[in-house]
Amino acid sequence: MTTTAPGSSGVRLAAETWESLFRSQVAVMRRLQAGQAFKKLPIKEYDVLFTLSRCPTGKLRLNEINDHVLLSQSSLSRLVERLEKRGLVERSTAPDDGRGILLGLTPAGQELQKEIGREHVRDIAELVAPALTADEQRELLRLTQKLQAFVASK
Amino acid sequence: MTTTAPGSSGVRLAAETWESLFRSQVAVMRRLQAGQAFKKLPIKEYDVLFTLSRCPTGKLRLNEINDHVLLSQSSLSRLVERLEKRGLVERSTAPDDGRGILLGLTPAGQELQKEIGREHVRDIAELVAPALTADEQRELLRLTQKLQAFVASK
DNA sequence: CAGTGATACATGCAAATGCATCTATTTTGG
DNA sequence: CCAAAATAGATGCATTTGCATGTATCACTG
Repeated sequence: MTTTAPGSSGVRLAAETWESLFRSQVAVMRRLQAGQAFKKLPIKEYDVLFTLSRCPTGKLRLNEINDHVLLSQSSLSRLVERLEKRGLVERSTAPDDGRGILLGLTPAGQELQKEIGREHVRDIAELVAPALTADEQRELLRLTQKLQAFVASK
Repeated sequence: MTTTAPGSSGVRLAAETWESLFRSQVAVMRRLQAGQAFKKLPIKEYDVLFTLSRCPTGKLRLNEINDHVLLSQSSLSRLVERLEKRGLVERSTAPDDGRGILLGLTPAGQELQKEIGREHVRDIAELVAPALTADEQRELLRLTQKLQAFVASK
């Protein structure tokens, strides 16, 4: 068994852990956002293109995307509206649910996603790879996946 | 030495690690934001009160706070304006730098921070503590601190 | 299968945010 | 010591965001 410091019952550790996870995310995100890549498209909009590009079928429901992103439903609706106006995504009605909207990348959207993605991945690698060993990165990956899985299942 | 998978030279691992860190942060933040505690004060505004409460001197410069938070300088300036209007913080001119502003909590601000903080810490513990063992939390804490330190030093 | 509630997304509107710029102060270099 | 550049923070203004609500479709229940 793992003992905790007397009187804190693990609450303090959890709080410190979250605080550190959050601040590290802020620090990294700040740098990434400043990258040249996001002069072309805000990072939140890029994230939607990226999410679509990762999806096997190439199309996702708006509410599925919403789970991935820290935006209200209405903000995502408008963000997608902007992407559509720029010709980067296409809405289509979901075949099995008349209420739903399926979102997919246009060829221009795919192109822009790849273009920004290349730069973005370089920036990430420059920031993360020298900070942690490969083993540490794998462990961080595992722990954050585990945390995410627990939160999603709750 | 730790070898990387052929052809990916660590770039892929770094990207996956960041992606997972980011998504886990989104998932946890989404839950925390929805907590009862943040009906009283938006989480971003609470974060400023919290940051001030942690500071030994009790006062911080606006630009120091800005480093901690994912907001532009002007947005922070206005956020602080709102906190001031609600009587939660006080601006004072920095003694050693006529351009600077020192920000401190008022008694009401301290009170509200503690009140929200208690609830918030409970929510964090409910979300994080059951997801990871204490050892895993300590390791996640260590890795995110290391990442943050590297980014800050760059 | 009608009626009630839930879900998916859109929209009006007020508030928050960021960019560009402004003022004031400090720092630097000659 | 002075002029030029840098830094801290505030502010005008356009864009983005979220809350509340609206509309349409789906699911459940008796």
